[in-house]
Amino acid sequence: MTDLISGPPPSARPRRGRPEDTRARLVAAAARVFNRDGYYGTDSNRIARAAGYAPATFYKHFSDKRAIFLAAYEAWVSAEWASIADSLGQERSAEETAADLVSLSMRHHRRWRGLRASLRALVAQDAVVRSFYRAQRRRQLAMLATIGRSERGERAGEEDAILLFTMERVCDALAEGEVAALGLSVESTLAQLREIVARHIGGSVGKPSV
Amino acid sequence: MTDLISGPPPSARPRRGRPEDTRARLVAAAARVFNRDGYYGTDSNRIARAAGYAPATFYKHFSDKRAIFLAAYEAWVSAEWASIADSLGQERSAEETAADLVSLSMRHHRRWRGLRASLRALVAQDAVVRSFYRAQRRRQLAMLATIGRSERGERAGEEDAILLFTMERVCDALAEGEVAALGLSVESTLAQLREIVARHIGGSVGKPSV
Amino acid sequence: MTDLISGPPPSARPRRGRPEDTRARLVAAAARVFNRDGYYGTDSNRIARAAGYAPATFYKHFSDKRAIFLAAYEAWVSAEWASIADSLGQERSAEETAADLVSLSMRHHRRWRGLRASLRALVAQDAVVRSFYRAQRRRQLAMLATIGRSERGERAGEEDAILLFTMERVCDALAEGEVAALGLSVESTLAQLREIVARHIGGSVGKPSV
Amino acid sequence: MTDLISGPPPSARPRRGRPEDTRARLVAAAARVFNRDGYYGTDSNRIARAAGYAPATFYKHFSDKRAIFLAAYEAWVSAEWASIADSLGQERSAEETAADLVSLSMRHHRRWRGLRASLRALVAQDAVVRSFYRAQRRRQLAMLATIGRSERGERAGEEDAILLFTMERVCDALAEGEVAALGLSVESTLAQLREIVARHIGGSVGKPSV
DNA sequence: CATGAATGAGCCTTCATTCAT
DNA sequence: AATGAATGAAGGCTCATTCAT
Repeated sequence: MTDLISGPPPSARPRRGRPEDTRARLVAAAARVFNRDGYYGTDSNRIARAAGYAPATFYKHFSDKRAIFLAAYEAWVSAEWASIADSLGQERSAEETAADLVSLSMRHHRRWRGLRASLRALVAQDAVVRSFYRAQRRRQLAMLATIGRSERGERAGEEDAILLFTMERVCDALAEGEVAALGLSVESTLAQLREIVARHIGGSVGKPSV
Repeated sequence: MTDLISGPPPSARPRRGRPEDTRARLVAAAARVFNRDGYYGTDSNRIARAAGYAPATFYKHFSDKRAIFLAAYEAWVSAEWASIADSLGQERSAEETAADLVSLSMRHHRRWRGLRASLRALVAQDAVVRSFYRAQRRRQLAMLATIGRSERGERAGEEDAILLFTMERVCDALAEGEVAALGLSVESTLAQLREIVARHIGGSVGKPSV
Repeated sequence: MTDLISGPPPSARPRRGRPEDTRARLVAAAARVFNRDGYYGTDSNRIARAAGYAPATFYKHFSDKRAIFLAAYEAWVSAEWASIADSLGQERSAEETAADLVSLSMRHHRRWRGLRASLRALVAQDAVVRSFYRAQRRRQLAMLATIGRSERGERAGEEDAILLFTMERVCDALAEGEVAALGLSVESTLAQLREIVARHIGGSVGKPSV
Repeated sequence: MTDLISGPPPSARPRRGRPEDTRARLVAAAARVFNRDGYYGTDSNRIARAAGYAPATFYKHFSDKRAIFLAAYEAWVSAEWASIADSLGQERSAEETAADLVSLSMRHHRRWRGLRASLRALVAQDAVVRSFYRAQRRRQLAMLATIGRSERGERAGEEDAILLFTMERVCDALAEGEVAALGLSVESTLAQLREIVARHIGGSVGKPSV
């Protein structure tokens, strides 16, 4: 799934390819176009053309624009998780882990900031997108619970969630250029974010994790 | 401006009123409708009708849908700031101030969650909305700099911004029901948010806040 | 209503007319176009253009193609009834009445044969059209019950219905050229139809009607 | 042909069968689908799939949707005629023959009412369908001329045609539920129809039939 | 013979916007 | 100032039909 969305654009398609390939090409094109023009800034015809197909081909694979949006979102989340899980698999200090998490997060937020913005708006307006989104969030939170501190207090879930929200929003602000536009230092903001994450997963400050 | 947007709906309008009144009525209706149906879920005709006017009247007062959206956004931000400034004017402990800030913020986020979601998407996609939004953010940050700690370190701006982002995102999650949907305690999350804010405005690290 | 559908095409419309006029023009155009090209042979855009309007104007007056079809059908039935009621108002022999009924019926069938054909197909396929159609039929049958013989037997309703169906189908066949295509005499067929109708409304053959 | 359309659905087709079988399976499926969903309510892909084939197979056997419609119509008419010819072969009274004709006719109209409705609309709109239809009608009329009375007057052709139209339309009304919807008795209507037919084929009124 | 992925053309519908009153 | 009928342009989606396998 990872390569479908972040990999290089599939080369000249055959006149008649395998359905999975066509679907993957459509999802990749949709992710690209949604990310650039926003959900309401494109239409299914344009997505199909961007993938190298005629309008009708779109509807052989997706019931409507929302369906392909969710497919693109899922591909993107899967890609992010895969790289995060990969990173967390190694034995390292809390500081190193934190730096890695922030770095990975930033990469994804930079790459998919347009898609993220559309997602947030759709989550607020569309019940189907909302429930899809929340299912992903629950999984994300469950994953976060497995890393870091051994002793997890009563409020650990809420703490994790707040950390997740903080990372998400700050990465958004950095990725969208909001921090820079406010006249603030991107590097310093990143440093603080790393500290917050390290403190969270490492238990008390300064104490080496693991 | 505050009352126009949060106050009671203006009573039966005169057949031919003052331009400012018409404009205010349109903005109030737009805020209501955008908040409920989203930016892309309404059209200018509906906004005009919701305000009690004919479609063409809309264009006598606003160049397009985006313009009235920005006006609605401004009215909403102004209302929030007014109440925050009001609250901060009093001499109180960091804890009390924090509790108040969180409470005020939650009220606004609950009330305007639909508008907020549309705003975020537009900021990402539309350069004009983006620059308008950033101007507001700068003012917000400037205001935050005036409260709390006397000694402000080198990284104070970045710290303030991170706090702002955290509050914003967590309040969104609470207002949109995301926290509850994750199976987490709303009250506990709010409590932690208050602590974070209190710690921030309460002075330098290490000084006991409680 | 009569003139709306059979009258001369309304002259050059004003840039901004009264809604009833616009609606009437659309219905008249729809009747014309449906009659010529069939229900599935046209679209709402074409109807609007035929009436001298842009596509969007259509939807200000009708929810969809079916709605304007029913409006056209109603106008047509109303016109037919009006002329029939008119004709039946006079004191005449059964033969004269029959001749008049057949003549009026033929005029309408000739004029609206395309519309009629579409109607029959829609009645079979579409529940809404069907119930609309049946309501019209009930009224037609009720009207037929008021004319002719004073003594109406037990099976009078069924007899009336069969007469109605016969007239309808034979007039269709004549109007569509089916009779001529079969190598049969139109005049002779009409004569027989008149006899059947006269016999029906006059009681026994030869007996002078009321 | 008869069994292909009214018989049981052909069993699991071979991967590569004889052209006639494929054609027959397609026609049978088309008759079924047109009858249920109407001519404009289906598409050639659906017909092919309903017969167990891929879309392209359809076009190997029929030039277009109209061609298969005509084939289905022909199969249906052939089936009806075969059973009618069968029935007329026996020596019986006019009453018995009439009862049988009405009963056979009703069976076919009940079974194929959807197909009939589509046919009527197409006849009105499409010249090719029209001429095909008229050829069938001529043969039907010729057949009718062979039964019943020995002395056929000058107007016999027109009388036959009117009878045919009456039967057709009344059977339609009964089959489509129109008679019942008008609050009339189906049985009484059928009885009258039988009388009309008997009187027609029995010679002059009052004279005992053969 | 049969396939089924792919398609261009076009229908139905909506929306931001205008203009004569 | 306010109107509201009217609109061009475009989006979402479907269908009869084809072509490389």
